[in-house]
Amino acid sequence: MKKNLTIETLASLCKRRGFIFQSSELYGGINGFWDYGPLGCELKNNVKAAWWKHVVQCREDMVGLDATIIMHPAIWKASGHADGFADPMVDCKVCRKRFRADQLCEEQNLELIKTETGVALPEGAKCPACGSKDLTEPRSFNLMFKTFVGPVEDATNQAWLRPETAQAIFVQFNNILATSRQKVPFGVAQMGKSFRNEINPRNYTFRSREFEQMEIEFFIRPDEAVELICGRVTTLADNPDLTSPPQESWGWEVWHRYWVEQRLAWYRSIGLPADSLTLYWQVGDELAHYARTCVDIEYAFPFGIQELEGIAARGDFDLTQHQLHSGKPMEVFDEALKQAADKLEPAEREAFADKVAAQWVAENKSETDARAFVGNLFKGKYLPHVVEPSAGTDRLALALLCNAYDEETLTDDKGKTDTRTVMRFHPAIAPIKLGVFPLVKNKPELYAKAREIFMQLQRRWNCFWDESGAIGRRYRRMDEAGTPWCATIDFQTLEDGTVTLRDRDSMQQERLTLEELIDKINREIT
RNA sequence: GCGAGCGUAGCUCAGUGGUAGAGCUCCACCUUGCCAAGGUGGCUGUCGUGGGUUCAAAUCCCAUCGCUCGCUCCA
Repeated sequence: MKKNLTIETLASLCKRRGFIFQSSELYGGINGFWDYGPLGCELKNNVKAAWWKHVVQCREDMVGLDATIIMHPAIWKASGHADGFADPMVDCKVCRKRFRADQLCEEQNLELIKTETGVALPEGAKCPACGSKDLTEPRSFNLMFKTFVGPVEDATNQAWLRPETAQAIFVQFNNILATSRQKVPFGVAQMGKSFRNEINPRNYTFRSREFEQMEIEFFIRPDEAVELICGRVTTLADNPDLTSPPQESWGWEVWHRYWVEQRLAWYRSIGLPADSLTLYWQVGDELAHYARTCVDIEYAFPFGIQELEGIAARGDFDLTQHQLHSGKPMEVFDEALKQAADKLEPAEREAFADKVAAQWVAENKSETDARAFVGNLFKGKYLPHVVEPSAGTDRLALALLCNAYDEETLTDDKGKTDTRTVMRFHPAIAPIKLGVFPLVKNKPELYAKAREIFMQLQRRWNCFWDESGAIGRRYRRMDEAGTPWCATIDFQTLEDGTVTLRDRDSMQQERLTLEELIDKINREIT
């Protein structure tokens, strides 16, 4: 196992074998955009299909959505992206370092000046690195791509390409609830392209300007509703079994941790070893103001340990924002909650309301809001809270490529050594499942039999036909493509129908009938 | 966007002012009874792009695009 892989080595193989090309390369390329070649698009499609199957099709409590990339611009006002996604930056003209204007002011106890066009630095602001006061004016970098809907390019027609897929799930929440026959707790999954005009795309495909996401919004009851229904709220302190089916008494903390475990289990199932993944719990300032907690699942890339997926508990922030901005109610009616509340005596209700109010006040929230919230709960109504597992598809594809890459030194009978490059993909995501070769190509019956078998197997999985060069060379070519098995048709095939199946990782061979081969591969790729 | 480095064949790279090269890959045919590099033949570049200096530019200068690193960012 050779694991001092550089990203350059990987990029070279990716181009040579057709996994990833630079976008628009013919015209000199375009920064931050990448294309997936013949092998790469198979890999990525397999990853997406595996994710969809795992989070939507194999679950009763998840449904899907495929929303548009361009949506009503008001959505990005409500979500905070239109304002919050633009970080004003200043550069120090002396030491050439760059800072976020808001952070710089905060550190120096200064107030950032709001102007008509943006922000300005107050008197006395200086460079945190060298102390110079020779700073540029703050310049805004809005990370959203701007476009225009319709023929006229004016402000009223301006729209944005979505910077994340998730907002559409909130925006369509009422429609999904009305049509999917789901009840809270349940989730909505979506995958698709997102766009961010990154200041500086880096690290191969890792930070791209056009990228693909696989996102889930999993809607849960507020803990107070759980308490009314179940009489208690299961927290992490109760040490719940997270591998069991979800329980009605789970509070948000448990749901959040459950999804972390679900996601880790899935990464393992497609071949990322547990020890290549780390969990990073965001703390303090790193947490967005609306997030209760957020865990990053990180992978050890050649250029450093970097995030694959963030799993945030976002409370009811997003639905609240959209309810506020759209003026449309986004609350759900929960029959079980209504029934539980109806059973309470007036004194019990009052005690519950007092308890919640006290909690909210302790968290610096308004008592009036708390009492309104509880009043709604007693009617069976609330805004669902949400756990958001949000993964980067291209980042995952890159991690899988890095993880698969291996170089092996082999020594032949004569003591000569050579290096075998092999992409050890999990069979479930391997771009090609099976190479099919005639042992030799100048024997017509053998060739015809091999073609017949290839045509038959190709209907089942993505297969690759190769008749050129020595058999060993053909095996090695498939190793670089990450094909887990190769079937070779030889003279014995003509007699008894068996083929040689060669295993990519062990290089071992076994003779199998076609039925045995089909069973084996079907077993391994699911 | 700012600073630094880099850009020659599909890949890895040599070539520092005078007719563009090597290895591997790839393709065709032969050979090949199971782990690459045996034979014969073949394709591939306006040296990232555009402009300038020069009798002459891959080579020197300017601009631009792309890549890498740092600032920054985080799906």
